[in-house]
Order: sequence, then C-alpha cells, then structure tokens
Amino acid sequence: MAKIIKVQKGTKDILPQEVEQWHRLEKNALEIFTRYGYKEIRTPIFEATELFARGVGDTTDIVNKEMYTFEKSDRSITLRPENTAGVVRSFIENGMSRLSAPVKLWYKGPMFRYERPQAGRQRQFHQVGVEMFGIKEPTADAEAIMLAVDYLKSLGLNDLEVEINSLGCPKCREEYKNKIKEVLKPEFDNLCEDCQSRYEKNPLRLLDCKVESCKEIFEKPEIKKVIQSDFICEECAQHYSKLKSYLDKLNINYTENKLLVRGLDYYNRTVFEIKSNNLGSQNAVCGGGRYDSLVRNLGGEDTPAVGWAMGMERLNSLLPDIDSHKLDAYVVSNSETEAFILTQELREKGVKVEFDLANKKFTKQLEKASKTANYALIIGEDEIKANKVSVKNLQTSEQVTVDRKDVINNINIG
RNA sequence: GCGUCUGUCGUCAAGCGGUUAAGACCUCGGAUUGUGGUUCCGAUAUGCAUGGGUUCGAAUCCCAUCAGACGCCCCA
Repeated sequence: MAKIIKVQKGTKDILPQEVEQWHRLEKNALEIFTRYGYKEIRTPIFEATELFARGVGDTTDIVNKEMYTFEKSDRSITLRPENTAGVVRSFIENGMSRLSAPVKLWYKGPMFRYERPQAGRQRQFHQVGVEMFGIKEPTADAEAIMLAVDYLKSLGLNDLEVEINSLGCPKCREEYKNKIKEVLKPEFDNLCEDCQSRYEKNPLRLLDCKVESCKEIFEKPEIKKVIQSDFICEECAQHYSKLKSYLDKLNINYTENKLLVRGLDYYNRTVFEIKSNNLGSQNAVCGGGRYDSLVRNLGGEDTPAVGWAMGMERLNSLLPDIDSHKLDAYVVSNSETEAFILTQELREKGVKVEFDLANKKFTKQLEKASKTANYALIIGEDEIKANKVSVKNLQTSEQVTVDRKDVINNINIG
C-alpha cells in the first residue's frame, strides 16, 4: 500500500458530524451581527507581509515568529494570522472613510499561526470578528462588548466572564512604561528570562508573570506602588469610566483586570477579553479592544475603531454536540427502479430521502432504514401493483398503507 | 523554541518479558424473526508508530526518529 498522507500538524478536518455546529455559529453570527447593523466582508486569505508587520506590530510574537510567509516573484506574502489588518486595509483601499460613520463590518474565516498546537490552539483556526470604524465615543466600545455578549448568549453561553481594562493612550501609556522600566531597572538581573525580554519588548506584560521570584519582586512596596498607580490621563480615564457606566446600565457583568494587556500592538484605551473556565489553559473565547491609530498607521485617514474576534474552535468546544440530522425517510424495495422513482418524487417535494443504491436484500434495507431514517417507505410487489406505499414509523413501528400521492402527508419532514 | 506525558484493528481498549495479541462498538456476510431495529453464527491486526539495541525469548525493557496530547512563551 502507498504511504498515507496525514493532515498537517495543527490542522484539522471538520467532519460531517461536526459541520452542523459550525453552521449554527455562522447562522447566529449573521443574524445577531446584522441586527446591530454590521455587514459581512470577506478579505483574502493572504496579504502583503508588510501589512501585518505594520498592522499587527513587529514587536509581537505573531509577527515575529508565527507567520506563514513565502516569497512569490519578488513579493513577500503572508497567510493572515488575524483579520483586523486585512479589514483595515480594505477599509482604506475602498475609501470607506467616506461612508457615514459608523462603518460596521464583520467577518469569519480561517487564520494561520505557526505555533505549537495545544488545547484550543491550532495552526489553522477560525475566527468570527467585528470591526467598527469612525466612532471615538465609549458608546462604541460598549456596543461592541454588548454585541459579543449577545452573540454568546444566542449560542446558550451565559456564564462567561468579561474582563476589561484601559491601556490609556500612546502618550500616557508611554509614561507608564517608562516608570515601570525605571523602577525595575535595579532588579533587572533578578528577573526571569522571559521577563528580561519583555522588559524591552512590552513592559506591560511583565506584570502577570507566573514565576515566583518575579512575583516577589513585584510585591516590593516601591514597585507595587508604581505598578498599581492609575497612570491613564484625564481624558482616557473619562472614556473608561463612561464605558463602565454604560456596561453597568446594560447589565453586563464584568470585572476589571489591570493585568489585561492584549498582545497586539495596535490597541489603545479599551481592551477586553471574554473567558471560560472550561477551556483548559487557552481560556479566552473573545478578545478585542479599541485601536484608534491603526487606520492612520496603515496609510488611511485618522479613524477611531473598535473590534474583537472570537475563536470558533474554542466556541465549538463549549457548545453541546448537535445530532446530525437523520433522513426523513428511506425507501425499501426489491425493485430499485421503483425505489429510485419514488425517491425522486419525494426529493422534489423537499423530503430528505434515500434508497438502497446497492439493491441489497430486503431485510438489510430495512435495517439501514432503521438506523438512518425516521420512516421506512416500503414498496413491495403488492404496493407497486396497487400504486400504494406502506409507511412505517420507525420509532413507533406503526405502519399504514396509503396511496402513493399521499405519502408526503403521512410523514413528518424534519 | 522549551518542558511533561502518550503511541496495540476504522473507533474504544485488555495486555506490564514466554498468550494462538482478550473484549466491545462500527463495518461486511449469513441464519432466524410472517417486514427491520431483538437473537444467533461468521469475517476482519503474521502484528502492537518506525528503526535500532538488550534478552534464549519483547507489544511489554533501553536508545533514536516520527506522530499526538497537554503545559510554558504568546494568543482566539
């Protein structure tokens, strides 16, 4: 036998028995997002590498070590690791800033990140997400979070935790970063390896290190004081407190998490995540926030924006399995021609129905029917002569013989 | 990139140095049931991820490789 070729590491087939669940995720997304005024956009799977370098940020791991990049005739191309950069690119390229604000776009599709797979993490995975352009007011942040919660509710997920934080604006955040670096400088050599690299790359990330020795350092009074100081400027603070008041009024439960720092460079002010305790260590189903400078950084006009993305595989793992649909009926007959004809008549009327293409023995056909369908439609010689069909309910074993044209009235179509 | 654990039929598995490598489900064939889903028979791994070793003897021990799971980093 020839060698079997297997799926690539970190990728998965979505098999027929799971596809029903995916349909549900997609159907609810369309329905709920549309209700909030969002329109779907589909951008290409690959983009110029530079888009992600400039968009997502070249200090991030996503860009530094997780991109699928390849060269084609002097162009550097990358499989999208996330979709915000692509949507922003399209927003700019198609002149959407001329549309009346807000411009609300949603997407779904595969993303690619070259990482070690583990629970809730694959190399090809799927996200649904939304992006809203043109509104700087915190109402937009609140509505985006509301939408996320609403969507999750529509899927029956009510008990998830919403965490929020404000990163401030580039200006006040920079000051905060510098203060942290300053106060930690004497301790630099005592920090763990990861923290030492974070010290330069993203000082905000230092704070939730799990290494004991680092934790102890952060507990020192003079350091703790700096870490816990409210660094954000007056304007940012106002924005944040308004957001919280909207969330309160809308009855969205949330907790504030000062350590919540999203890893993508483009965020400012509001960041949030929605987490579940049933996901293993990759416990965020949703992550997002405000990114007011991204559009400008990618060459567009200054345009405020908020957005979020959800991991569809993670969502799916929280949802109960759906039974894949049974057939409405299975035609049983020793005459494959008659079976074929009856099957087609019913299919034209919208019935999900099959017959035995292999023309096996009568009892095997019935066995197949009982396993795959709700009704068996039996046409033996007697029935054919009389132009009738015996309809057997396979749950109750009740059987009636009816005129051929009345079959459809004697079965429930699911 | 690092760490921990795992790898026996399509699936779930028993086996823990000497077995003809259990069993269950699925699938297929047959018997029987006045038309099935009950029951009964039968088929389905010369091989235990791959390659080396240790041993009289290995699925069982050791090493390497590969694959998978989980965790770190990071992220949805």
